[in-house]
Amino acid sequence: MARELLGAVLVRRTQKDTLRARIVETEAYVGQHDLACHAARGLTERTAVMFGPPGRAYVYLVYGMHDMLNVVTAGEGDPQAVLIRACEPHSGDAERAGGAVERMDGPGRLTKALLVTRDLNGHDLNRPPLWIEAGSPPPRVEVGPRVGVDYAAEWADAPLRFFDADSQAVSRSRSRRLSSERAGPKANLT
DNA sequence: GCATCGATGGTG
DNA sequence: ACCATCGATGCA
Repeated sequence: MARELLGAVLVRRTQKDTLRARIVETEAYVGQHDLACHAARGLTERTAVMFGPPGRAYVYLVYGMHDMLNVVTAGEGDPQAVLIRACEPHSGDAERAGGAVERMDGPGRLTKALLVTRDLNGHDLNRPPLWIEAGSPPPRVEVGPRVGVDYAAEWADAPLRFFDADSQAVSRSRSRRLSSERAGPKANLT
């Protein structure tokens, strides 16, 4: 599902207008046995939505300041979810806004731009004010370890992060890695 | 470009 | 006492 969601379009309707964002980066959290998944510690008030039916939004707060948006993906009692980490603002929105559209290249920036907060936790993503429409899949998808889950023991390195290899909006931890790769060897020891 | 740090609040 | 983060800062 994390892979499938790449290229799909997240739509957010507010009082003022309707914003569209193409999903370019996701992470899978694959259930109770996944030590990076919040549900690894069982059913709690926070994680309850993940244990419910698929197609709902799981929205929670990290670091005291950022709301994270996830899509619940598995069946009831099987707590799996996909974190939406980055989007590209729809080109039409940029035109209507006169060019100035907030960046969505990170899970926190994305929710801020789309005005997604915890009051949408549990929301059914098949209807307004927040839903997902089909799009076109990226031609090249890259896979890697998830961000910020070093504590998750053998799950820390699992290749569960998916991103559009050609998107400029993929979140920051990747550009750091790519740029250091591009830089090549630090010195030529002759 | 890269490393480091502080803000800030819910969770268990 | 942790954190599925971000922006600012300092240095190269």
